[in-house]
Order: sequence, then structure tokens, then C-alpha cells
Amino acid sequence: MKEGPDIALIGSLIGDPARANMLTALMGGQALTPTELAAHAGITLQTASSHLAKLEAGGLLTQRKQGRHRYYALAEDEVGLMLESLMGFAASRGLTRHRPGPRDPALRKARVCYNHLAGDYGVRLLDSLVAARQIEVTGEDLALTDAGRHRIEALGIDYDALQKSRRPICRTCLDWSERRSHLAGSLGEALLTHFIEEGWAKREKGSRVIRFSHNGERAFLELFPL
Amino acid sequence: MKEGPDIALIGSLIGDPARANMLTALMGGQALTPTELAAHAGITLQTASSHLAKLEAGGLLTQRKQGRHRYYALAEDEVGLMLESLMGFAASRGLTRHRPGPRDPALRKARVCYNHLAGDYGVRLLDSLVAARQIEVTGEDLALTDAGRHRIEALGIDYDALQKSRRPICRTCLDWSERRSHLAGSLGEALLTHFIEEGWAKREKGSRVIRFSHNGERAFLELFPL
DNA sequence: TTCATAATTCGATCGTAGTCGAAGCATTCC
DNA sequence: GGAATGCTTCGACTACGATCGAATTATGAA
Repeated sequence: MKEGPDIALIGSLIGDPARANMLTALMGGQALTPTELAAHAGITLQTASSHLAKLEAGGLLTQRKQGRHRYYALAEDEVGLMLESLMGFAASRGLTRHRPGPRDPALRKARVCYNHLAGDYGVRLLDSLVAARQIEVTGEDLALTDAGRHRIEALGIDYDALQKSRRPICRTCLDWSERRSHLAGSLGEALLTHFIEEGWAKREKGSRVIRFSHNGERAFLELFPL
Repeated sequence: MKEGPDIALIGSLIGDPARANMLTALMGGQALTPTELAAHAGITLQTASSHLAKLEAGGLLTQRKQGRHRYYALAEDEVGLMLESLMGFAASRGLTRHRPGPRDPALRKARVCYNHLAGDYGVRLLDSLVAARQIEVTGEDLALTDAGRHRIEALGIDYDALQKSRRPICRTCLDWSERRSHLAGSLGEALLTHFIEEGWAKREKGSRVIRFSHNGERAFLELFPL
């Protein structure tokens, strides 16, 4: 009768439109305050506060106090992966509330998925690393090869620091626009940070879009060929 | 504000405990009837029917009519992947429930489905006839070839008698233990009757189990190879 | 201190969705 | 043919949760 994990609780948390809007907003990767999230969801602050408490109790969000602000963010990578999976299915069903506008192609090209690169460029990144045998694919698992380690160290990324964290370095994440996997995990995060620090790309305010500069785009495509 | 796919609808569908129980049950891979699903969810048939209609409208389930039964199953692989992702997260939160026990192996091996053979042996029977080009598959329809007609007449089955009845001779029937089609229709019935009359197998009282004798099992496997 | 901003808590209202009994179809069994 | 089974539809009841106004707490600024 009752077997397996309890998905109803998680589902009901995501199932409320207001909460779903907040979670979608937080998929941008930035921590947001209750006031900002209330605006995203189109509800009052009181209601938002109640929702956020539930999401936190359910383990989907974490909260960080900072002065008189409280910053909410997705609790773990796993939350982002799960939401992306839901989005993938919803998108395949044609359940998109987003009116097809000019921002849509930009979103499909490159966007942030919690903390790593997604969209066409995100998929290309993983494909390129796999093609160069710098990442090995075993089923759904990814592993960095020796060549891969040297490669990212050459980019100036501290491999030992990545290894210290308990999070997996490489991880697949299903891309809802491309419907293929892109690179998540601490390496995925580090690479996106690297691109931004190098000035190749930057986050667009108030959305998940990642804008590549002209030179940044050229460098990215050259560095990660197919 | 509102970008990306609408995950709230999907979430709310999964969010109801009764529906979550049904989906969990269907993760087993077998197609189930509303009655069975109602039992899994601990609700009445009426309520289950309402839930199933919603899940189907949401694209999570598909339905297949079979006589006076309706078999529900997960609509696509993507649904399973999505649920798996949710379960993974729920499990990591420690939100686990009971563990499933092994079902009756004899039922899985061979049982009666109305009047024809089902289970592992039932699926094998159809597979073998198809492999020998004695039955042709066109989508969900089955057709007996000339070779097939000669084959069953050689077994002593009266083909003309089968043709006289209004019922289709060959028909697919979804096997709940194997989750694949087996052979139904008047031919399916005639074959099971044949096996029993030959003494190869007999029905077990008070259950749906079909017990093959030692010699019967040997003869069956030899006559219908894979 | 006093005021302003940020956020939570409380309480009341209101809709909606889950639930089941009863009735209505559809199909199969005898 | 009629009875039995499987399932859906309809209608009514109920309960839970989303929502917001008002009051409360907490932090920072003047």
C-alpha cells in the first residue's frame, strides 16, 4: 500500500502556484528576500512568509539572515536538479506560461541553472569535455579524467578546493530546453564562475539569462569545440 | 516574473497523497486498474476515478481499455524519470515509507487472465508465435498468418470454429506482471484449453495460478521457443 | 530615543479540491 | 435475455489551505 519515498509532500510544496513561482525565481541561483519573492509570486509579504516557512521546513530552501534581510536560496544542488526535471516534463507537455517573447531564445541559448550553466551552451560545454575525454560518462555518472583535471587547473580552477567539498564534482543535470544533459556539480559551478570572472559572460538582472560578450563567446566556442 | 514551464500544475498533481500513492504503485512498471489503484491509495473507486482522470489530463498517465477493465500506466519514460527524481530527493530527506515485499512468483510465471494464459509464459507464447511469423503485429492489432493457421490446426484446434465466433481470434492483452502484451482472443482461450486438455497444465483452485506439470513445461518450452 | 523598514505571527474569511453515496453506462458472464 | 462486475458521473458535504488585514518583533537609521 505505502511503498517508497513520500513524494506527496514535495509535490504539494511545488504544487502551489505562488510557491512554484518563488522556486522558479530562485532557480536563477541568487538568494532573494521574502519581499522580492512576494513580488515574483504576486502575493503579499505575509502570505509569502508563510510559504517560505513551509518550503524551508520541507527542506527545499535555506535561509540566511543578514541584517534585517533574510535571504532565501535553494537548499542543495539536488533541489535544482529535481526542479529542472519537473520543468523538463512540463515543457514537453507544452505547459509553458511564458509568452514566446524575445527573451525566450536568449534563455534557450544560455541561462543559469541554480549555479551552473544551462541551455545550448551548457549542453555544448559538457559535450565538448566528453569529446575531449576530459570527462568520462558511465550511465548517469560523470567522472573527471586526469586530462580533465589538468585542463581545469590550466584554467585557474583550484581542483583541490573542489575535492574538499562534500558535493560531487561532476554531475549531470537534465536540460529542459535541450532535453539533454549538461554539467552540474561543483565543477559546473566553478566553470560558470570562471566565465563570469573572466568577463566572458554576465548574469542578466532579474532573469536567468546569461549574456555572453562578443569576445567571451568567441573564447568559449574556441575553448570548447564540438 | 513568469518564465519557464509551469511546474505548479505537475506538482499539484503529484502533491495529493492519494495520487502520489497511485503513481508510486505505477512506478512498479505494471499497468493497473482503477480498482487496484484505489486499494493502493486507500480510497474508494469513485474518488480514484476522479484522480485518474486528472492524472491522464495532465499527461502523467495513459489508459488502455481492455474488456471491462481499464489499465492505467505511466504515460512516458519521462514521467518515470521525473518521479524518480522526486523520490530521490524525498528519500534523501528521510521521507521514506514501507518497503515492497516480493509478490507471488507462481502468479508471475503463469496464470489465467479471464480465459487465456498470462504471466511470463503468456508473454513467451505470443513472442514465440510472432518470432515464427505465425502471428503478425500491426500496432496493437494481431493477425494470424497462413503459417499460423496451419500451426494451430496441427495442434488440433478447430480454426473454423474460432472464426465463427464474433470475438476476434487474436488480440493483445496487457500483462500486469510482465507489462508486455500476451495473446488473448478466442485463440488465446483455445490454446489455454488445449494445454489443459493435453494435461500439460491445470488451474489451481481458488487462485489464478496455472500449474504446469514437469512434462507439460518441457513440451510447452519446446513447442514455443524464443 | 524615535521613526522607518523587514519580516513574522495571529485571526478571520473564503475557495477549492478531496471525499463518498447514489445513480448511470458499459461489458462480460451465465 | 438477465445478472454481475468494473468504472464513470453527479451532487453534496467537508476540511484544509491560501490569502490578507492588523498587530508584533527585530534591525537599522536619524
